[in-house]
Amino acid sequence: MIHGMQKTTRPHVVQVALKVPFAPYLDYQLPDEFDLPSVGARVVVPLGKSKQLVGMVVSLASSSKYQQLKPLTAILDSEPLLNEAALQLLKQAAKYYQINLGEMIFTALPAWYRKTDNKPIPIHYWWQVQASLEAARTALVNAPKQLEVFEYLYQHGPIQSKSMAHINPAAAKICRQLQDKHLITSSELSFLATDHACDPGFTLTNDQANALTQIENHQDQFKVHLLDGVTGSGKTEVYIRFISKLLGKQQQALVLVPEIGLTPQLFQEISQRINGQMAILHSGLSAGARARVWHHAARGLVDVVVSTRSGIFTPFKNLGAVLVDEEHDLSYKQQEGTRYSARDLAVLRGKIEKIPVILGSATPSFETLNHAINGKYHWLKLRSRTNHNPMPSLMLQNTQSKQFNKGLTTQTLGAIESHLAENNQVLVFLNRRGWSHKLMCHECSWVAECDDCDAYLTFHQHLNLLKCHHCNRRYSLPEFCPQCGSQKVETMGAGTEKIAAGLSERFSQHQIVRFDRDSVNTPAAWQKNLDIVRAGKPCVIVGTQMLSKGHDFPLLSLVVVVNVDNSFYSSDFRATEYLAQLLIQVSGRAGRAKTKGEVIIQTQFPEHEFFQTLFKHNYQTFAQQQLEERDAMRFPPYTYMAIIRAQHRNESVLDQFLHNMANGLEQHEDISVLGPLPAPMQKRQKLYRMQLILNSNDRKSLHQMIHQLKQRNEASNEQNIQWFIDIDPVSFD
DNA sequence: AGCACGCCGACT
DNA sequence: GTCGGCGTGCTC
Repeated sequence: MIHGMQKTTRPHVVQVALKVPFAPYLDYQLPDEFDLPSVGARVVVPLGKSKQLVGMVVSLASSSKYQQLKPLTAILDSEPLLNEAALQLLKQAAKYYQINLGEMIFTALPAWYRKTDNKPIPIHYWWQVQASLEAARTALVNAPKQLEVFEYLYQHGPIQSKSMAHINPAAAKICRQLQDKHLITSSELSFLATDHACDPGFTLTNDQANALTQIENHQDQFKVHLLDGVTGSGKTEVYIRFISKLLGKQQQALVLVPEIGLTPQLFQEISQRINGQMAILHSGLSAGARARVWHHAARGLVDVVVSTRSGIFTPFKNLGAVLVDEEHDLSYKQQEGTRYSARDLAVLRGKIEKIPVILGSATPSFETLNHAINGKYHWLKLRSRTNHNPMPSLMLQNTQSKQFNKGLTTQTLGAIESHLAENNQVLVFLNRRGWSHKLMCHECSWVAECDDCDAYLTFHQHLNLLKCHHCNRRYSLPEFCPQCGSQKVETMGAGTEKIAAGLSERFSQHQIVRFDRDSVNTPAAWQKNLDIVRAGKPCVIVGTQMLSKGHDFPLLSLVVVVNVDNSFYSSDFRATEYLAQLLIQVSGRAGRAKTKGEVIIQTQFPEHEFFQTLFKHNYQTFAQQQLEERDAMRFPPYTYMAIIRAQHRNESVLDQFLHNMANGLEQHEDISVLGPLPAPMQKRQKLYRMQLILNSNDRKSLHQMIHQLKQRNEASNEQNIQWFIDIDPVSFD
């Protein structure tokens, strides 16, 4: 009887989200002999003629508008993999970014969970020292190789043995030997347990103490705090103390960082100061490792997760706060496939879980700053530096009519020389790799361009060829100008390769360390370069964007920034915001040495209002002034933006497609439709690229309009043109 | 997105 | 005569 009752009352339609773009979920029939699956559990379902897919139960229903439902094949999880809050976040994110729920879920889910064979999640080991340096030195007098590995671990651990391959190829074996001697221990996977946290007994500055109190006054409720602190003001210390408080209440913390390279750093810093289980999570980890972090976080077995953007979706048993470090960083926005902003989702998550969210930055994004100004976010300012070092001094080096040597002015070279002479390190920062930016004929001004893209070719000296940085196509070097036959074809502008070569010539007695995608393409290469710099000898570091954030070089006293001028020609209304953030961040790198830091910016426009406002005053003044302009021009953050981007090999077909799309939109007083416009780089990899920009005073109306547009165009998918919607775009290329 | 079905050109 | 090109349309 009871059995019969269950049959009639229990829902027998299971709504399953799958990684398919055409529906948020599909309905399946629950066979009588199956247990009722939990919402948030994975199942296997048939699709089409022969496919069996892993899907996620998003809801249960008693009926379906489809008559002939296929039955579930299997239920994979008896316990839900996603709890209510995690699923809620994904549902709302899918809605906001106009992506099917299934696609949202499956971009969030570690790939390991898409497999059906439930093999145990593989285990990796992380090593950390257990004994003191002195003890190890005594124990290892006759084992120099082991001591070397120990010392490395002492400085850089916890770390996986494969990341020490550059120290010793047999590092894994040596680690096991050290473990046998009880000098080091291993912990599972990307986890680390500490029970001997040290308290360096820092006295908080008034700003820090105040910020901490304010944050602590808002525990267990949704509240966004902007921790607005200049470099060296001790944001991390505030994070750590707050996290400790959370752990004391058995709550967990999620810490987001912009890049993989920064995860070990913050991970280590926090791990030295708290007692608890920590985990690291980023795309460099194996699928199994990521799954294990999820598994443990969901069960409350880990206290702190330090993660890059995809970690925002990690399910937690008892999450107490989300912290977003360097919140202005563009890496938080996923730029391909499923486009979302992890920073914005952190705020959404805080709202869903009713917990505080802390956004930290020395240069807050204008979006965040605006919320702080209008009181929506709680604005906590850290204005004094904990080390009391003075701010670096700044010099704008006019590049017009100055003598150059491979990209640097004689004055700049002189400054580098004197900093090296004082045993300090120098950073030359520029966002251009390769030897030169373009190859040009001095007779007829022909410039080498890519056949497939609207872009100049970059000369790479060590390869002796021209490369397109947008499609990676390579070209051999022409011996004479293809247009006029002249042999006066020369390289123009400087890239990291040329600057580094020039510096090597000039400062041959010092090491020149180059960080760019060409010279640092593996984690080992990264580590090797970092080790050279950390060794502390005076040297010149030449690097691109990848150096602008995070890594602390304590001996750096001079930062030279080359080639910032194209930001002034950019069509992106946020170009100066990004430049200001970059300059402040990079300058901050110079302030940690004992010698007073110095920053040199090489520019053609030293008198530009941009520099005057930013450096005669400060970032906040600059931002407030720019915000007024944004408001007057009706741009974000005062309006809401979405872009429809499309590409096709035929320019007129593309134009027509977007025209039709634009014409299909109803007039709306709050929404302006701009375009179709060619994208800043009109052609890329043989495809023409155009866009439609929607700008609105009202987020709801914009959302509705896009929803309409999506439905209408999905039905009549014309001539297989690739297109997608980017909500809250942060870049126009 | 995949993947099958389908109707036209050059090949052992 | 078949192999295979990728245009069209469907997946609960």
